[in-house]
Amino acid sequence: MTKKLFLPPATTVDVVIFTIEGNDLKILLIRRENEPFRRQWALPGGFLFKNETAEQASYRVLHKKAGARVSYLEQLYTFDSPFRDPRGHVLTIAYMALVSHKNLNFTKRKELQNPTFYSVKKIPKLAFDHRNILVYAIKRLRAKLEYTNVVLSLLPKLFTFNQLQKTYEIILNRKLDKRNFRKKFMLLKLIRPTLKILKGERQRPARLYQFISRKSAELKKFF
Amino acid sequence: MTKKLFLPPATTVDVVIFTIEGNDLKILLIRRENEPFRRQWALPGGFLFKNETAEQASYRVLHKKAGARVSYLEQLYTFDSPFRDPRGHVLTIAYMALVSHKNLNFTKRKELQNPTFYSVKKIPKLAFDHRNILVYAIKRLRAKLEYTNVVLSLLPKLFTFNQLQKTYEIILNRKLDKRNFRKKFMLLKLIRPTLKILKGERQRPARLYQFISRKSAELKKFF
DNA sequence: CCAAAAGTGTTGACTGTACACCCATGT
DNA sequence: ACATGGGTGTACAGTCAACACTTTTGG
Repeated sequence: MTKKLFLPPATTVDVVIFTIEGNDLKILLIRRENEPFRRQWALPGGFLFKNETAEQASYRVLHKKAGARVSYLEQLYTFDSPFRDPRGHVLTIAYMALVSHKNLNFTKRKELQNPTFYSVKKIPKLAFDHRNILVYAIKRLRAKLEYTNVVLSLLPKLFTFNQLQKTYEIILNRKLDKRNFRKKFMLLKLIRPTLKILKGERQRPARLYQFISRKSAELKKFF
Repeated sequence: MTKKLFLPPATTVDVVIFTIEGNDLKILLIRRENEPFRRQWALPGGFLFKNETAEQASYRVLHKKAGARVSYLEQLYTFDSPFRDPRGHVLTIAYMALVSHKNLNFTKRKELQNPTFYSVKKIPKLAFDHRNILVYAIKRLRAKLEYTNVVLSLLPKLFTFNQLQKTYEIILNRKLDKRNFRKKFMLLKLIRPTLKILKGERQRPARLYQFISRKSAELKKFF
């Protein structure tokens, strides 16, 4: 076995960018232009610049690939198998980002590797070990929903109870009881009703709510 | 700002090695022999060898520094501030390891940087950002206790209910009710009584239990 | 008037917590 | 005999899950 110190693996970041669109949880994928895995779909990512933190690199990737104003970014896990990249030993620090669909300033530009949101239910074959990263990210997101207030990063500032509940249902992939959901969520004291009413839909108007604080919070008990 | 691709940070691993000894949760520290932070206490760690995974490097470090047969190893988080190491940009992938005190083959050898177990209540000043890593590790360990069966890695094969409960109490740093603890733990169906009895102490002999499976398990509800 | 989502309480099951005494052994 | 941890059950409180109907608007 060849052992040699100070020959570090190359370091990249890859970012799983989640958003809710329609009735789906979606992630952003780009189409690779270069080898390896040319023309395959992949998570947006890239090599670390000199003296750049992985978090800074993630923001850079997000901005460049998705034009997204991110409201939440979290490190997930470092994937470091020496065989995950055919070019050699390249480790990646995986992040997940949450973006309210309203905050996306997103143009599907061919010259930018054709960034496209895919429903997590219909993910194409991905380059590298990106499917593993995605699976890990979804698991983390589901877990975080249940004991933190991360959901606020996927919602607009003002939202109806129905939107809130839908977001939970879409991510957890199961129906929740309307009355129990409202009761529990109100007890958490995370959101408050505003005086505003959402009219103009073809049903009874709904009260709009907002988060009391937009700081991240961990809760003892939740769902 | 100087930006340059393909100039990766150096990569290390650092391992928080937990064990229970006496009535304390302890971690292994070594005394640095070289600069930077010469003669300060630090977590055992080291640079990745060529084509070595971080997990392999962690096992190597464990074996060399602690002579420990590790029953549990888990990646925690990657710390990557460019300023955490005065020599330059060195990122570290932090791991935590759990070792049953019985499995330690541990000699406090001066020539091996004087490895010493310290109670987490009395940690000296640590090199680099190792205190942050330790704080993170303790938080993760406490969380994992409550929804997995990791505790098995800190116990001998056969143990009394009292040892089991003590282990929880020491790590969570609070007293638990004896009757409720026994009731809940038995309902989990993780352990079974053996026919063996621990005699020779100066009290009523205690039944010895064992884990039904030593594979890691996640539980819906726990503590 | 019809369709669609908004909004609202009660009950029974279950889970968690608090709490005190006798037992078997070694010294 | 006494000190030490071993071992056991009950009752109350709090939380969770199941469940259906009326309201308000737009079309």
